[in-house]
Amino acid sequence: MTSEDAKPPRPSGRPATIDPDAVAGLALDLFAEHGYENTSMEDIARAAGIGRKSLYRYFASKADLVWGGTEPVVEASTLAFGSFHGPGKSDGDVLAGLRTAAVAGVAVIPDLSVTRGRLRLIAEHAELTSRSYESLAPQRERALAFLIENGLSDSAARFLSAAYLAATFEAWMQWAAGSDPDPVPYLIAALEVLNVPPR
Amino acid sequence: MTSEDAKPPRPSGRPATIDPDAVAGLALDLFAEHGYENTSMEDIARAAGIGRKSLYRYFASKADLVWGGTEPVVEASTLAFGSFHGPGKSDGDVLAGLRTAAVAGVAVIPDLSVTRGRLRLIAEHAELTSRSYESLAPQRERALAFLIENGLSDSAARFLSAAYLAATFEAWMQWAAGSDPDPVPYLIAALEVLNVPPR
DNA sequence: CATCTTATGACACTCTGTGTCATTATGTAA
DNA sequence: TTACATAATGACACAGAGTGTCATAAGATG
Repeated sequence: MTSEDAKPPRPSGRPATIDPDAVAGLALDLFAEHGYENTSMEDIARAAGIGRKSLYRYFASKADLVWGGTEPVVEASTLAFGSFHGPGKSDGDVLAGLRTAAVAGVAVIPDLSVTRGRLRLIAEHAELTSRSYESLAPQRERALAFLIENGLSDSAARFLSAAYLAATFEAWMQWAAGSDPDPVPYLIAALEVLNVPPR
Repeated sequence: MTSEDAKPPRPSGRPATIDPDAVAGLALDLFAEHGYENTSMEDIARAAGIGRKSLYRYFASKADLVWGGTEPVVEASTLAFGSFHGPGKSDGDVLAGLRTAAVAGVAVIPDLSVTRGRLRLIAEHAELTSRSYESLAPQRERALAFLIENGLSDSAARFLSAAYLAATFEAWMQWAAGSDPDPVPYLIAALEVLNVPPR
């Protein structure tokens, strides 16, 4: 039931000719060359040889062109929570679960240097940084469910999942700001500021 | 050197006739009555009897009409860090400092029910919720400085201040969603998910 | 009163994001 | 092959956010 490359629901109709990944990559190039706010959606559409409206069909907003590529990471991280389901877990396991989920996202990134560029762009623009709250919402909800399944109260689970997302996002930002190849140590260190409250 | 009510830099010139607080209050009423996105800046300006451009002079964005009122809270919270300056503090004191700062903001709120309405409006609109990152930025920076002053590494201080802001914001959101008069217990509980890493 | 300073608003503009609708291209059934 | 259904595309129009420019209004000061 997970999202695959297969497309069974395809009875007929005109096939798509636009490659979203290519368009997003092109947009990132334009952002890098002319700056984020100096590049309009019309500029991107023209460069991609498509209409502005078509561009909006694949990317709901300009920010989505930057944040969209992080979806698989969030998804992989979300799936990793599955390994920690079930009853009878101690406190240490909860933190380990969060750690596993945070690290799992790293594995599915094909090119870390692209991600670094993306995150640096995000760091430079408050408009994009703010989007983290929305873009990470699925992951926050998944973490919330995981914590509740492991015995935390609804209230404590919300506090902890909020802190968890903020800390891991900060870890990614710190990694992106530097030149270390591996983001994992940053994620591990970030989780040290978390505490699982007694139940 | 802190911001006061005094306005020494006032040589001459036409005095202002617009009361920002009144305009913001009016805007909140309109948002409550017709909905946030159904109320345009032009609507607000017309209702306030001023020009749209004048409205933008007092509020840089539509979101500022909602978030602007939280500035004194952030400021008071920021000032509270002052009591914890100086060397020779143990780990427990660091968390106590964060707790004091978080609670200090509550005291300066004249009408908690207004704040609750504001936060509920924020919770309902992702566009407004996202703004928390920007609106809380001064507080985050102040917390960061406090943590560094108290011996944390730059890296750990960034992780902890990020988690601190996220947890306290979540505390305010949870308080706003319910009907408890006092937000302090929520703030205290939220800080229990934090851990000061060893130095 | 003359003048300086600042607030205000009228106007025009760019850009984001959305809705509508005709057109195009493809797969499938007759 | 010929309809026909289905879906993609883009042309067009539109509301609204946010910005820049500039003329004007209204006090304060000399």
